Amino acid sequence: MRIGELARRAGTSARTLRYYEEHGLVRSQRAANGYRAFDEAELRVVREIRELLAIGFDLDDIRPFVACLRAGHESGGVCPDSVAVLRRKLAEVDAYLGRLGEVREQLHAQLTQAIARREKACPRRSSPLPRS
Amino acid sequence: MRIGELARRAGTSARTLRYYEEHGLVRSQRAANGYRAFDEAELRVVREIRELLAIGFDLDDIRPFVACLRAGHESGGVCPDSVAVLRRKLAEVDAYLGRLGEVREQLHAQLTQAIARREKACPRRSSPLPRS
DNA sequence: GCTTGCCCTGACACCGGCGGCAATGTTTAG
DNA sequence: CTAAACATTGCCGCCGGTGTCAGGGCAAGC
Repeated sequence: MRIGELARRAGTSARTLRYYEEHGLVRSQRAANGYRAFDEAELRVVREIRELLAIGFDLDDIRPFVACLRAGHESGGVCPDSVAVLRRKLAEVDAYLGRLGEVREQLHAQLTQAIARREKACPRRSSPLPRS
Repeated sequence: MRIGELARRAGTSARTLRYYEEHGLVRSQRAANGYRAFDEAELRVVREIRELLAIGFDLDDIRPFVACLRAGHESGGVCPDSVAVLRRKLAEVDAYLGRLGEVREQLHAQLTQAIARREKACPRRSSPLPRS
């Protein structure tokens, strides 16, 4: 399989695949003319990469998952290194959720306050409060 | 007040203040020698900028708040434009919280699954499940 | 032979909020 | 007088995953 086909099948671009290869995530043979020749299995790999990227992983985080697939596992997440990354990411996400929740509170408070002051300054019949 | 003092008092750097000025957020007079001369009131402005940045606003979002302060309001958030930004940001944060929650679920599911498979493959006495 | 469609490498652009350096002028304290 | 501390403008670097262009080579149908 050449790069264009893999790109189409994986729903991404040739540029992107070259980038992954450059960073050691995807592998290929070279044909006599210099064209990359990808193994069928790389499709699975690329899909794993794309899924994890979409979740917010960076390429370094993804390496263990690719290695896990290459080791023959059906899922990229079952190997110890992958599990470690999953744990770390979960912790990161939880921390971020916490901070974001605080930010939400601040925003909500500011908004409520601002609207209250507006009401005091020039009162109307009904005041559209932000939901929640 | 010169730039160094303002930077110290606002807890940031001269570089940063020049950047804000360059982008129209902070104002200054110029002394005969070319040095910037900041009004006392700019301290309040810079602090507002810093607070909002810390919350996750970008400089464009912050503009209305600065304008509001310059208009003489005690809080930067009470003017209509600021309120609009607050609403939009709240919506953005809520949306992000939603997505992040989904991501958290995915991570948690993957982790649980991976650990379950590990248990099946090489059972031990106790299995440390990730919290929550 | 010509066109079309692939493929190759290399390299710049992006985004945003600065950090940091260079080269130079100003003020101030000792 | 001099050194230190401050100020100025201007420009490059960063981060990461791509888009995109430049300037080529290869394959295949007409």
